[in-house]
Amino acid sequence: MRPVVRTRFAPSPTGDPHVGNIRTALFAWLFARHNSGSFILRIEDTDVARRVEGAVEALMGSLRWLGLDWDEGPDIGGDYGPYVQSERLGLYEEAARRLVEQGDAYYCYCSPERLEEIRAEQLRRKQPPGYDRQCRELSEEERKKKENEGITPVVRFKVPLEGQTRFSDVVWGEVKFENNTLDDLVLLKSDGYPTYNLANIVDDHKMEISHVIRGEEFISTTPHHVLLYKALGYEPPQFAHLPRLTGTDRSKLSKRHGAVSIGEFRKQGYLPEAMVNFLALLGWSLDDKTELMTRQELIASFTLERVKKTAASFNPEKLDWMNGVYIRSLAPEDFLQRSLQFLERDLPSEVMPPLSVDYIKQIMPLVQERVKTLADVPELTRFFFVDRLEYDTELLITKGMTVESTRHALGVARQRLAELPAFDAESLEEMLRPLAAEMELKTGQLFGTLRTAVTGQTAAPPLFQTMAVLGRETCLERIDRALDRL
RNA sequence: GGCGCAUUCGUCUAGCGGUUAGGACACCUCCCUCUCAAGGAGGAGAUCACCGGUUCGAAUCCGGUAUGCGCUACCA
Repeated sequence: MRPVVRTRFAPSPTGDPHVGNIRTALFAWLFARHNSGSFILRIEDTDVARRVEGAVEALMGSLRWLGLDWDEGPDIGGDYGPYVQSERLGLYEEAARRLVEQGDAYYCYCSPERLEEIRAEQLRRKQPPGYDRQCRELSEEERKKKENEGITPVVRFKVPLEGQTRFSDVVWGEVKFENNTLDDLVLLKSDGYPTYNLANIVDDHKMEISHVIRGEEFISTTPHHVLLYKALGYEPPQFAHLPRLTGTDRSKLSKRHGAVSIGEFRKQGYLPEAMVNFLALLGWSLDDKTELMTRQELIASFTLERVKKTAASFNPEKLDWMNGVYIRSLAPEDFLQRSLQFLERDLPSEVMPPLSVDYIKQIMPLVQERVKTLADVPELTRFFFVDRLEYDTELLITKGMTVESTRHALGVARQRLAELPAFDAESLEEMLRPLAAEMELKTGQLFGTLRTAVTGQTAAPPLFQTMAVLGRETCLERIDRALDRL
């Protein structure tokens, strides 16, 4: 029987979740789902100073938006709760105390100032920075003395001075570290909170996490973790470190690369299913050609073995393309529903909500295949809603035309449009095409002029459909205004 | 400074001893066409960072060099 797979996403609530973290969550989720295991959400709020109000909600909101559901977590509980570290402080204290009693950890009374000094000195002398282990072998008297001075100590891990620590990483293979390069890490801070290094071990053990899937930046602290598991008598989980995310310039993904938090992508009109698909391909691939995959396909094919070590770089252009693919594949009603909030948000304030859904329903099919993001929708459909069009009059005069010929063409067209029995796309086309021929104009010339008059733009959805949706009254009125301009 | 990792078309990538080095985005051309898209068909674009070695045979294995990046907190 296959061992039970339990993965976790353990973010610290420090703000709007970064795509890199969400990518990690996605991989952990995919792995759990692929193996019919459990996906656990745990909040690592042990850094009191960096805690941000509302961050947990933002986190859960983002995960929900992407459809990454969790089986156990702070909001729904589970058999291994609580799922918030600040509610588990006793557990860490107990572990720290045990380690001290066993001789695997010790109290350290060094001030942050002293630590800063020795670090600066080490750096100056081009030596590896790290704690100098001054408190490692303190006698009972010395300890008492420090206690009496009123210093609250931290608990440090007593790392073995020699030997090697090795572990097997699903992505990185066999990893080996010399113990003498390892620092005596702080386990319990002076405020009584554990550091990540202690808390994640205690919790991953107690929550029976089978696979620790996290970012590459943790690989250098993993030997400490392995040592801690051993010292505490725990069986270490499987480790899988994910390649880091970079911009296309190979540097750390940051603001200057564009959106970095998942909330921003949402605001910019990216679809959750496109984000999931795109994020899944950051450091993982199925084969040499498959790129478009549904959530189910991703779950079915995701394995850690196909995660690569090379940093994955975030290519926004490709995301745009993929998002466009997903938008085009949406059912028309779905596209409309999703676009609504963007229309309400971005349409000029003079366009008063509530918007007429009936009207929008006619417009949406005209732009669905023309947008890359939902945020493009208001932009492309603006002319359907506003009263007054603003454009450069020159645009009315198409190639090979003059002011006179344009006036004439618009004038005749206006009259025919006014008389047209039915104002639908088909009738419009049947009337306008011959009209162009009749006036000895190329279709592009006549239609171009009409397009500008009616939309204020040279690039717009197909003319006849656009006019049909706008309606006869609006079209005639806009043509009149165009004539006024000439 | 130490430790670790990486280096394949402009970009993202597949590749895990024998391939005409495959795909995608972007780009270009043509088709479709009332504009813009979308779609279709093509095209250009990679001496696989460099230098050695192993091998009948290396993008693939080994060593070195260079470059880039990550970690090196009482942050996670």
